[in-house]
Amino acid sequence: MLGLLTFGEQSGYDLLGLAKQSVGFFWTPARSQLYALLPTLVERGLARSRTVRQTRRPDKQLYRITPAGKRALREGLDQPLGSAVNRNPFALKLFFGEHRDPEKVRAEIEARVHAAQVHLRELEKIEQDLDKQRYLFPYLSLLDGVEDAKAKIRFGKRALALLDELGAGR
Amino acid sequence: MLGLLTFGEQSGYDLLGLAKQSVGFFWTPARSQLYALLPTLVERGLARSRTVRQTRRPDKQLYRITPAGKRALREGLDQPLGSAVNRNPFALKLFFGEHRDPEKVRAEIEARVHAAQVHLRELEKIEQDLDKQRYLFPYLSLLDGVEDAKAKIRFGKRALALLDELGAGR
DNA sequence: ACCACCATGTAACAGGTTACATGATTAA
DNA sequence: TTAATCATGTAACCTGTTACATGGTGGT
Repeated sequence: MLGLLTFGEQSGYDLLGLAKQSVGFFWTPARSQLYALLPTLVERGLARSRTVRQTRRPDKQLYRITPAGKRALREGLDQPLGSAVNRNPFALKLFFGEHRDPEKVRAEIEARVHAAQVHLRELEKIEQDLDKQRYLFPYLSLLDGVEDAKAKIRFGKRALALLDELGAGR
Repeated sequence: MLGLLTFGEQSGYDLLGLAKQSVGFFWTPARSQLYALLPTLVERGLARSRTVRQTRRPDKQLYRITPAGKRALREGLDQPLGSAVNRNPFALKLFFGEHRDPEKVRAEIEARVHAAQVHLRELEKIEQDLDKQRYLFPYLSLLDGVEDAKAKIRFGKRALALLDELGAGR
């Protein structure tokens, strides 16, 4: 959120929209979570807020990052990632595929391939219109998504082929 | 956990070990979480437990899956995955790389490539010794990990090259 | 008429982590 | 003697989701 606030003064609602169309592919806060977070940022001196009275719309709070907020952002980004397990519900379900109707397993893999293909096209569309000089790091995070989607497609095709091969003689 | 219990009667401790060397790459429960879960499985009729008294070791509880447990497992596996956002803390940090020392970003990418290479070798080693007929689905989930690791390596190399190219003229 | 957008919150619950608590056995 | 293994639990806390709660504006 501090990172998104560096794009300028915004309301909680604005931040949700911005999150959706930027970091939304790899992280999105729940509405309730965000509205709970913002006042604590102010309390901690990482952001300031001001109320904007509106007549045709509900009043809103606008938040702006402070110098302390920028320092906190940098410090947060400098924290090492740690080696938490990469949760993968798909792989988990696949692991226990033996206990399921083979057709359902197949369908699940096919659905994942399809979703990855759609996602890949979406990412490539964004890539075309992106200023890669100016938004180098967002561009890089997009490339990570591209490689990830390709991996899912590659895996899916291999898996379906193997199911035909090995699964046939059962 | 019900899935792991299909491998046979086990204690909580056994299950933790089994999880680590099987589904551990994409999911592991915390110890406290598991020990809290097991009695509820019994309460819900999905597992039965018996106490084994030991002299040189602490007494233990052994858990065995019931027919109702097997049904619940199948039903759980048949639940669709839903389209939750693929959380990716690495990509999130990368997105905001602008706010960091470029050297630290580079180092983080390099570390991820290295970790993926180590992981890939580990997976390929497991692959060699695996009976792919018997453990077809575990093998497939391993292949998913393989493609995923390769994607991380591919991305890392592209990203480092791009940082050299575009990052040089700043 | 209906839907999307603007706008902010509270409450209950689920899932997961970390720390606290204990203690014998066995291999290096 | 040091560390890993065997063995189970509780409590506090953090993160995140879902449901509840409200209501005007503007476009098709």
